[in-house]
Amino acid sequence: MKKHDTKIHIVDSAIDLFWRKSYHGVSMNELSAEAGVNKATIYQHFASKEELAIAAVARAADSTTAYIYQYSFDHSDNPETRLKTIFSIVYEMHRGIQESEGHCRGCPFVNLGVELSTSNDRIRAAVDSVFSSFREYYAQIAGPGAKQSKTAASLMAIMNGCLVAAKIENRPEAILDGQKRALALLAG
Amino acid sequence: MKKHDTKIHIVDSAIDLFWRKSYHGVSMNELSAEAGVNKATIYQHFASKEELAIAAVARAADSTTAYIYQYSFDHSDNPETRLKTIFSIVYEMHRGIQESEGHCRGCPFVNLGVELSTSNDRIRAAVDSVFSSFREYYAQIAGPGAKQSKTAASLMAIMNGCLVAAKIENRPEAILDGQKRALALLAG
Amino acid sequence: MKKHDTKIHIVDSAIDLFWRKSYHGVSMNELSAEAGVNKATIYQHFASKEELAIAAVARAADSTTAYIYQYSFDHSDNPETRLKTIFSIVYEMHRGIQESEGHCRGCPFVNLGVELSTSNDRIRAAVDSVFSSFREYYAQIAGPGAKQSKTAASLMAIMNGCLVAAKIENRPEAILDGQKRALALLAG
Amino acid sequence: MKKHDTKIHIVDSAIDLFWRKSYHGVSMNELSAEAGVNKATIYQHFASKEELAIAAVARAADSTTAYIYQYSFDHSDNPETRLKTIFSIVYEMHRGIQESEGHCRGCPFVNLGVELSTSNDRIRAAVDSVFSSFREYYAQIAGPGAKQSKTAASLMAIMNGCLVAAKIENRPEAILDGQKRALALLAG
DNA sequence: GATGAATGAGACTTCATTCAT
DNA sequence: GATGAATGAAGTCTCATTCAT
Repeated sequence: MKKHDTKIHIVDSAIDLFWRKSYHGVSMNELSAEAGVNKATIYQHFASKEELAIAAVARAADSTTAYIYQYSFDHSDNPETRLKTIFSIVYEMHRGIQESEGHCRGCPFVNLGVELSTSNDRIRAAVDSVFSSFREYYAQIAGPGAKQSKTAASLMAIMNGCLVAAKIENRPEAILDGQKRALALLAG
Repeated sequence: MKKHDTKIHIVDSAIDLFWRKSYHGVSMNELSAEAGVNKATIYQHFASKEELAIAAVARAADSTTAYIYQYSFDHSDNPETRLKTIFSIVYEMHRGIQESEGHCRGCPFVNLGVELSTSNDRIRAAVDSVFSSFREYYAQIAGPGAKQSKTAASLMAIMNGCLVAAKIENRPEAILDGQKRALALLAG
Repeated sequence: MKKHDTKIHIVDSAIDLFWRKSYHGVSMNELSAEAGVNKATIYQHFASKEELAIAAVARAADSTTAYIYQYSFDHSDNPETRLKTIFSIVYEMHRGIQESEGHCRGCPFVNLGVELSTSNDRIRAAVDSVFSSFREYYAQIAGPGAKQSKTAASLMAIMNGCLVAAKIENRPEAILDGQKRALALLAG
Repeated sequence: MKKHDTKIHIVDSAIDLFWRKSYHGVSMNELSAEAGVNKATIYQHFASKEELAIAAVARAADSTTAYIYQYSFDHSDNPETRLKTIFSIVYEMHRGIQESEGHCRGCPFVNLGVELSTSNDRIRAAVDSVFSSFREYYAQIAGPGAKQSKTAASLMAIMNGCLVAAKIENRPEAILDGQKRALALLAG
């Protein structure tokens, strides 16, 4: 395996495991096994579990941006379509996961943020900053106007709220409910 | 300490600690120290940490019902006032906590649900059922009609969404934003 | 095993192992195996390896005082005899150890002090204070007079110096050389 | 950096670190960082940490011989002056170190010997042999006569004893006490 | 009902060392 | 000769849980 690949591979494994099992629910042992590298190798690339989590948040944000937000923006100029697409992708992903794993994973950023915000401010800030970047997409969807930023925040709250519901109710359809709410909000 | 008191005291300590530091973030050691009882005493009342968490969820639901939902219903018959009161109480509580602890704790039920739903179905179900009971209050606020249950679900999603935001942004005012959104939704 | 015994037994094992193999040369695993208790049991009695070492220093000081210094004082009133006895006991002990283990362990206090003084000030201070208490015996041997404290310090330096030599040369007889030097110094 | 320089530079770093922090208190990581070379480079020059320590002992012995013993012999023919100079240099060095680092490092050879003699006979022997070579200087100072070798051993025991005291008491002046003792022994 | 003491398993992290380039 | 990357073993310490009193 090439140099750079190892580090990325570790982060990718971390993204997956943290998403599936929470931060404290995953051990460095499990992490190294999943990544197929020695535990010490992880520590050669990341100073601590915390640091790995922060890297995971950053990389997952890039993926999410590319495959969900930017993707939906690239496929349409219409705000409603864009919004609809975003929720649809999230829903399809969750439906698939729920079918294969029996659980809804929820939002990887909300999961980490909710678990750790009171005890680890660096991770809290990392997640917070990710949401800031996502919010810009919602702002564009909301379009210019006095209520732009409020609408953007509302749309994101709807997304986070329905992902929490989907996870706790173990019901991916909660995301479709959120989609309707979001579209209704946008419609005005 | 009276017999029954000990058990309740343990649960109360658990509610507080789990809320402050998450499930995996609290050890049985810390739990027993906070409760001021021996660790073995906890195991005399609860078969496991999981069982204690489930009891904590149940008791916290009772408190929340009494001090937030039922309280707001007892103080007014007006749906808008009731909704407003609910968010106000939650906000005030978070403002105080944020001031004294430096963090927003978020919603105790969402916290546990999001942390554990994929790995512990009993706790997931317990949290799920708590939200079901809360939803009835929102349904009453929504009033009868075709959209009653959808509106109730929306109001609860708004509450959960804004509590997640408050925690991750460490900004209690996110709850006031949620309040406005909820009132707007209700207004129609 | 009775309550109190466990803690003492752990300390006794620690004294022996630290003396034989140095502080960093002994792991908590080895320590627990030697004591015949679980690793976690050690941590129920001592907050850390450092704390255990400090307890070991204190208890070893008590033993040394009783079996060497106080013993020699109880057996004679004559300063020279007392001094001679102290070195003789130390020598016999080292001769026996060297015979059975192939090495001279040296002084348990010097060993820890020399290994750790630059990196752990609490252990340094603990060892320092032990030597202060030993110095009082040498002061009594030196007898009153202007040079009492200097003589006491010299006698102790001789003891420590010859124990270092015995260890590094792996030659218990270096202690007998020290004995001669000490007696000569006392004689005038 | 020239070929030969690298190896010497590594040893010099090792001398400094082992002296400051003991053998087990220094990792190969720290060693390579201090030397400014890759860890693998160290292993290209030395088969193991042990081997590096042995090289460090040898090179430190050369330095000590040159800058302390030979220096004092080059500066005077008088035994007392020579002895006085040796202790003075050691004292000044320790005073400076204690001032800048807050600790007394003690004797680099005693440190390693005391830490490792029971567990590593090669290092013990290396240190032992260094002391043998130092003893010849003390023998020359003691001058010819029946007691020459005994006096030499005594002078060295005084040096080692007072360096141990200086380290454990964190008091460089203990070396001046040793100086007085040594001069008195020589005089009398 | 309550406790001090004990424990097997596992947590995160670092060790000295080696490999491929 | 030098290095970045990788590793098995071991480090200190904590986990949830149980036992004897």
